[in-house]
Parts: sequence; C-alpha cells; structure tokens
Amino acid sequence: MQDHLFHSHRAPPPDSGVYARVAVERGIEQGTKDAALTYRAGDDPSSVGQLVEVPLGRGNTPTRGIVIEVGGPELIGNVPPSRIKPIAAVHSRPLTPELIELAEWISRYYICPLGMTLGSMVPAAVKQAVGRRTEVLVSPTRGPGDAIDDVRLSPTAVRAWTAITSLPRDTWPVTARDAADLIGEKTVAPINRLLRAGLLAEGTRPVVRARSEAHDAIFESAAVPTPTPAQIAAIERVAQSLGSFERHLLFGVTGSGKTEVYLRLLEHTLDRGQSAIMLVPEIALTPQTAGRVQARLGADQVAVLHSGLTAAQRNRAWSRAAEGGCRVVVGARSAVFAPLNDVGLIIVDEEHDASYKQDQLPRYHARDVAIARAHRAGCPVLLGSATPSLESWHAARQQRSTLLRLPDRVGHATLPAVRIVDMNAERATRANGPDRGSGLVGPTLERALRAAIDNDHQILLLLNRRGFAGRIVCASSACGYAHACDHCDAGLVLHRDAMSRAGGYTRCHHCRAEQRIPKVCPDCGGTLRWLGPGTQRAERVLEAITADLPEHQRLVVGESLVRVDSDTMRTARDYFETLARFAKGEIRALLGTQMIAKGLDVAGVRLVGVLNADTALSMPDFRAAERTYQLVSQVAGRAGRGQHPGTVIVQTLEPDAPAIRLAAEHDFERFAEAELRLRSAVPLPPAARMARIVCRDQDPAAAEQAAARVARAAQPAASAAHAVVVGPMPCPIERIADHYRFCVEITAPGPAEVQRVLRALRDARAITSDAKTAVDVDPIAMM
DNA sequence: TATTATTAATGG
DNA sequence: CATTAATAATAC
Repeated sequence: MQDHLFHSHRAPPPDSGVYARVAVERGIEQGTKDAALTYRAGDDPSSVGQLVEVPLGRGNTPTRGIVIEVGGPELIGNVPPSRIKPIAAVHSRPLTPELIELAEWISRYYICPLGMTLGSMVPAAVKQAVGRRTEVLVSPTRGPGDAIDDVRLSPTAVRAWTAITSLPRDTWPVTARDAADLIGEKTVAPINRLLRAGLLAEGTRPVVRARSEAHDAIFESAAVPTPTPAQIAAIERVAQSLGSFERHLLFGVTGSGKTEVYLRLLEHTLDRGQSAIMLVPEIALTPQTAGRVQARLGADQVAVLHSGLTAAQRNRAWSRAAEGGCRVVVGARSAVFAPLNDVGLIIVDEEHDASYKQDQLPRYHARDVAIARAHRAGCPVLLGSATPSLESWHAARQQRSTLLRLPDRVGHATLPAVRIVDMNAERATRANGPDRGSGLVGPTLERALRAAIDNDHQILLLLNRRGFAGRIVCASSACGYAHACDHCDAGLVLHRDAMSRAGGYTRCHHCRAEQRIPKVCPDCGGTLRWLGPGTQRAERVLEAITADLPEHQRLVVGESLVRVDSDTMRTARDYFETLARFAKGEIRALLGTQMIAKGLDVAGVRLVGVLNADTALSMPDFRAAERTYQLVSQVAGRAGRGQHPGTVIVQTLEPDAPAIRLAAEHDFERFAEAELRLRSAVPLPPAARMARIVCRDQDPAAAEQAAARVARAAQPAASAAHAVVVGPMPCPIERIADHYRFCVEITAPGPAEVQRVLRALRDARAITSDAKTAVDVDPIAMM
C-alpha cells in the first residue's frame, strides 16, 4: 500500500495522449513565433479557457497560463517530444472559447502578446482564486420508494430519511447544514448518521465565498416609466436586430432617457434566453446606476463589477457569470470580457468616454472590443451618448451603424439655457473686492451664484484643473523662469495643503515628484506669480465671495461646499458618498474637475458654472475641440434635470470657439459636421486611422534613433499601403521621469492599412515591444 | 515578461 | 582571475 502510494506520487503523469496549447502570461511570442507552448495534459480534464500553472524554462518556474487549444500529439509540432513538460496544476475556467478568439483578435490588432492579453482579461482576484473553497455536498443514494430494511437506523434517523425523500429531487445536492435546515433539524447529527449508513453520499463542488454586497436601499422608484415615442422607436429598432450583428448609435441628449432604452432592451434579451453586457464608465458606475438595473431585472440576474468590490466579491461575480449564475454583467472597461455564454446584446453607455481606452498593454478600446465581440457573437451592439465620439458619428454617417435619436428630454424638462461669458470683458470690469483668484469667478457668475443661494438651489461648478495653481512663473517677462519638474518637461503644480507644515508643495502630475514652493525666482531673485488657478484656489475664492452672506448661506469648504477631484476623492466610496450627500441636499455646492461632469443626476441642481472652459481647448491634441465640446455639453446637461429649467454659465477667453459656442447651443450635429470636415482635410481620425509608436530612453539620442529606425522600417510598407509615416518627432512632453520620448505616427486610410504597416514592422523586428517601445493603435492620448 | 546564459568590464 | 554589470537568448 505504502509502496503504491509512493510510486503513484513519483511517477510522471501517464501520457494520456492529450495535449494542450497554453498561452503563458509572459511577453513571449514576438513576431512570427508561436503564440502558445504545448504541454502534456494529465488526468485533469483541461479545456479551452482553463487557467493552468505550467513549468517554464530551465528552472521550471511555475507560470500561469490559459489553455487555448486541446488536442492530441499533433499539437507537439516539431518540438522534440522529450522536451514537452506536463501541466502542473489545473485551476478554474475563467474564459470561454469565444473569449479566446476575441483575445486573438485583440492580440493581433493592438500588437500585444496573446498570453499577456489573456492575462489582463481575467481579474487578478479570479486568478488568485480569492474566496474559493471546496464545499462538501450531500445527496440521497436511494429514491423515496426504495427499501431501507438493510440498514439499522434510530427512529430519529428514520424520521430524517423520510423527510429527505419527501423533498423534490432537484433539491440535491446541498450542504449538510442546508439539508438539516430543509428537514427542520437543529443539528447536522441526523445527516451525519445517514451518511454513515450510506443513505446519503458526499460530493464536492468548488464555490466562491464572499461577503454579500451591501444593498444600499437607494433603489430607484419601482415605477416603470412609459417610454416616449422616440424611445419606443429606438427600442424597436434594436430589438428587431437581436439575433444578428448590427451596430447602433443611440444619440440622445442628456436626460432623454437612454437608460430606459437600455433597460427595455436588456429585458428583451433576457426574454430571448440570452445574456447581455452593459459597459459604463467607471466614474458613472454609481450605486444608483447599478441599483436601477438590478431593481429592474432582478438582483439575482445581474452581476455588477465595480471598483468598490472586494477581491472575493469580484471573483464571485466573475464565477457567477462563467457558470451561468447570472445573465447580465454591468461594469467598466474590463467587463467587456465578462465570461457570459450566448451574449445577445452589448451596450456601451457614454461610448465617447476616454476611460474606455486602456493606457497599458493591451492598449485596447473597450468600445471597439465590444463591437468585435458582438460581431463574433452575432448580436447587436448599442453605443449610447449625448456627445458621440466622432468615430461613432462617422460610422453612422457612413451607414456602418444605424443612428437612433432621442432629441428631447423626457417629462417636461427642457435643455438648460447656456450663457457664454467672455472673460476678457469680465476682467476689464472687475470690481475691487474679495479674492477672485485671477478672475476665476466673474461678476456674471457671482450674481448667478448669489441668486442660486438666495433661492436655495443647488450648484455645480466645474474647473478642470487640480491643485491651487497650475504653474509658477517669474513676474519679470525678461527673466522668463518657469518652475518645472527636474525629471520631466512639465511645469509643477502648486498644491496647498493645510496638513503639511510648509502650507503646501509643488508636484509633477506626470512623475509625482514633489518640490518645496519657491519663495522667489531662483534665476533673478524677483517675485513669482501663481497662474492657472485650480480647484483648491477656487474653493477659497468661493468662500471669500460668500463671506458677507448670512452664516447659513455662506459656502464653507467641507460643509456646504465640497471639492470633488482625484485629490479629495481617493476611493470610489468617497466619491459615491459625496454624490449621495449632494443628492440628499446636505451639500449646497459641488466644485470639481471633470469627475462631476458624469453620472450625476440631481434634480435640485439649477445652476451649473464652468469656471474655465478653455483648459482642454489649449491642449496640443487634435481632439482638443471635441473634448471641450463634450465637457461643456456634459456638465451643462446636469442642470435642470428636474421640472425646473436650469441655468448654465460658461466662462471662457474664447467665446467664439465653435466647440464652446455650439455646446452652448446644444448643437452637436453642427459641431460634429464642422469638426469632421477639418479632420477629413488633413486627414486625421476618424477620416483616417492611426497608430503611434513611442520610443523612450534615458538617452535622448538613443530614443530618437530608435524612433528613426521604426520610421525607416515602416516606410516601404507604408507607401505600398497608402499610409503616411510622420516622425521621428519629440512627444509633446519630451521627457517624463528622466526618459526622453520620441514618437512615430502612422496614418492610413483605414484600419487594414495600419495593420499592414504594423505587421511589416513586426516582421522586420522593428518593434520588439520591450519596455522601450510602446505601440498604441487608435491612440486617444497624444501626450 | 522573466529567467538564465553569455559576454564585457572592472579592479586588486 | 574573481566578481559584477550589461546584454542576449529562450521558454514547450
């Protein structure tokens, strides 16, 4: 016996003739090399999508991987069979074959090794199996009518057995504890006795345990609204396409009831027996949003993947989706990889949102992945926005996507009147008085603010710049000193902090390096000026402006006025709690960065102020105008969501900029058409497609040379594909964290041409995708 | 990507 | 010539 056990432990796993191709979580497989390694499968049945651990390299380092193919000896290829190693361990199966195919597409399209792509599709909590236990379950071995004369049982046990056999068959298997509860026993003793007698048998099943999620009772009113004719038309059009691939763009102004369209379509999809995914930007995934979907479709049908989940909860949600325990997944970017079977609809809300693009490998865009997944699954994809990306608008204009409009707000709500305030004029008439922080709040906005306070209205103020001052420069124009980061080509941002001794510090927003606030100009000894006021400055300005009001009307930081930016809102929880307090009316005014432009739906907001609409406009990026339009339009949409019209005041130094003027007029189509014409003339996306390769090195010459090599290698394939190669050129921020950065831009008429050039680069080993070069296909951030 | 092998660079 | 640092080659 001993010998047998010892032997079976030492012997290599029997060669069952079953092999598996495993994509390991490493950056291997560049260029033409194979995407996976072949391992011998043991007795454990491993299937496609399974998470496994395999020995890798000479040291046989245990490495995680995903099985992408299972088969016989033909998978070995021309590797010497003696070198084939066995799979070390088989874990859960977090991905489906369909998702493996999607990963292969992502890997090709975004130039990222397959193993890494697969690795990033599965949440860390799932890979680490947080909360996973094996549960022991019992089930009866005999039916209700079977005789039990052959076993000796106490009267209690007989009573328990009778109770057990009277339960329906599909009750089993359950845990011993549940079985005891089901038959009304206080302890599991009778169950154990039946187990010993052989009338119950034990089996095991892996389960994921997690603390049940706190169901905040902020559920929406249970009343289901009656859809408007426009909503009905949109719902019917999409519903009609269920069962086959079709792209839809739901273009609906803020407050037009896009969510109701989503909910009805989710219901339709469930009715067809299919499952669905709904993507929402992280910042908009509030408990209210999630609660509304759960309240409507039933909490047991819906898994919400939000950032506030514990690791165990995340794992459970993922496992539930994989095992058919739920049929709808709501979540941010990575929820597009939810392992649901038979997906019948994918919704991407706020599809223009930049947070859908991952800024690390793989640099995928969840909206585009959603389209690719829908295409593979043969189901419709519904993109929704009040300010669609020009990519999606372009697709709709070219009939690659159906356009569904919701032109009016639901109920009797109207779009707010937007007043553009020219700050050039306001500054000239600036009165003496309290600190207005370089003209942060002009007289017009100040009057509106006071009126709103008088009428007890709630206020939302947007300033898309964090900190106290964006830059510190020498007052003497002859000197020209600007306080900058030692490690980056970027200015340092002044943060005032009551907690720190010095009363503040300056920080680089690119490398997080900090310095002390300079007192005088280090070059000429002159005085320094603090320019570009941020949210911290605005906080003080607002306090100062309202200081003369009666105490209960004053804006007081931390009480009636709360700042919402990534400095004050460290966790998602902080943010949601603040929103909830604002919704309950406990806070009079919110002041924040673009964080407050999304996902906020508070009826009491009657005044929205954009302190400086120009921050995004001056960015060195071809999407600057588009982003400005989106920001102004989104934040303006927060006003007057109740029955009362709201007021929006937009302060700007460029009152004639089309992005600002047309956003004020709620005329997206005019803006989009004009912007599209500009882009087509160059051409830039979406009229063309782009890939960007950034080479970074501590040595500026090495970085530039690397980029020059890329540009040279791209040239032949580019001219064949009608693509244009620009570069090497320095990135807008040439140095970050002591690394110099040069880039090459490839612009081509379409995605296929871009791919052809990238493939040529890869084949020529010109982009060895190491830490020094980064390839960004369809880039969003151009810094 | 991470590990290991190989080569180059020190310096006593 | 031993030790360390930089660089290249593989992984089944």
